[in-house]
Amino acid sequence: MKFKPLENLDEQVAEYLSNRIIRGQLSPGERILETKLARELGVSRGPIRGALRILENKRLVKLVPRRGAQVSELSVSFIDRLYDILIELLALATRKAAQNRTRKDLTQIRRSLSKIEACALKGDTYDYYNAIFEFFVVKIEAARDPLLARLLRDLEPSARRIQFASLARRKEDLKRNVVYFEDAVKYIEEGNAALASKVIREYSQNEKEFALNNTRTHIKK
Amino acid sequence: MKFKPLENLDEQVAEYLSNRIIRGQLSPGERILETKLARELGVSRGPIRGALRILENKRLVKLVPRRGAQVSELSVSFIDRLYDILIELLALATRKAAQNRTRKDLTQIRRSLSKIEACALKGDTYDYYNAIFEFFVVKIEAARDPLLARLLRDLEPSARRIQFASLARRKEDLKRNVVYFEDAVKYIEEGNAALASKVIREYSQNEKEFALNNTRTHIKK
DNA sequence: ATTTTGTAAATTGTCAACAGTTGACAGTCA
DNA sequence: TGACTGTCAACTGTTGACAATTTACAAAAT
Repeated sequence: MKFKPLENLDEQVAEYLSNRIIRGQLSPGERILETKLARELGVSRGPIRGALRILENKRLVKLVPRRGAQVSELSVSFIDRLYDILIELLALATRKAAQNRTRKDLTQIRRSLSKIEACALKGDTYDYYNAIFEFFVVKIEAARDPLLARLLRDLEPSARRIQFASLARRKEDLKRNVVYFEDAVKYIEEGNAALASKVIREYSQNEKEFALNNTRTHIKK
Repeated sequence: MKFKPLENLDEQVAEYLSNRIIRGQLSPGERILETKLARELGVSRGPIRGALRILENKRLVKLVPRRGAQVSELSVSFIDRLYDILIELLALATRKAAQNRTRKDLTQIRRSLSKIEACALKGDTYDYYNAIFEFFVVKIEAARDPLLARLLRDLEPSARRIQFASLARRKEDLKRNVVYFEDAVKYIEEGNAALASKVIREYSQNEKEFALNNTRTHIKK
């Protein structure tokens, strides 16, 4: 058993803020005041500053020297660009997963695929996305590439934020999407890196278009 | 004229440390002690901690809670993985640059190409790499994608570190490499995104192999 | 009206002190 | 020997105070 190093306050505060931003409880552009937040959470400003630096890496806040922190914007162009990058990196991760997966990875991937299928059937959009993220986490683990894993983990909160914002309108087409995952798993099992990454690329491209359409009509810019 | 926000001590310290790590004055695995560094630089530990968080994002240091910071390792597998990612992201940036470049971008790209050619002729390896990085910076600027730009800027120090470590053995084949850049510029001018990104992909793949060969024979692991 | 300037309040930057953890090492016990 | 355990010094974690900067706003000048 491998133990994760204990978190310090920096990371706990980061986790707290991250959740609030993803769920939209803190709106884009809103200022985050160190003093106020420190008072609210009952800690000093040191950990708050550490947390803000962590969130800066995850693109959840924007830090300007001497001017403080604000929740980063979620514009159409940002979504556009984020997905462009995710498409490439997820395709790369899928390729590597197809090449490096062990038998143990495959059972885990199968298991998380079942979870996606179950959520799609139930039409539970929130859990569906959780299952999807879990699927990607397992797959990235199988890719055996810690650098890529970290890059994707840093981008994940932004993706979650976008998807959280469009949850309400995502009821119908879940089952249609599941096919992508079923295909991807099939190709990963076969070790067919080219086809596996192609399928994920198509899936991500679709997600991008959904997110863009949804955002253009419901959110600003 | 757009003014860059004034740096605070966090960023100045990060800059200082970044240079020392890239130049190998701090060796991989070496611990960085907050107290000691603070004394050396004549600042308190606050800014040091800020700087360490910044360098963590750039993968130059590894931070473990309650155990402090150390200069991150530069193993063969890290180099391998870093280039895999750079290949994809630089190709993406090139594609976008070919699509979005303005006339003004083109003159800048031409100018930085000349610099590369001059350095290659003189055989000045150090300046050659600087010119290459400048070339990419200009190109990334032309891609009009701030998120991608930031991702690449965060990975740049690691690339510089690798290249700095192999500078001494990089004398002969500069001229051979210049052809890639000349081709890439040609395609970017023509707006041929597919070919431009293909050329850069090949170049990056070559660089990866050079770095790997060099590292395997001269550095540990 | 519009811009400029002056001032006070709010906010971030930096520091130094203290609290809590970790790692190394010597001493103890089988 | 070799595995535990207590102790201590060296760090990191966290805090609260003070300094420097920015912002908001009102008064003065154009």
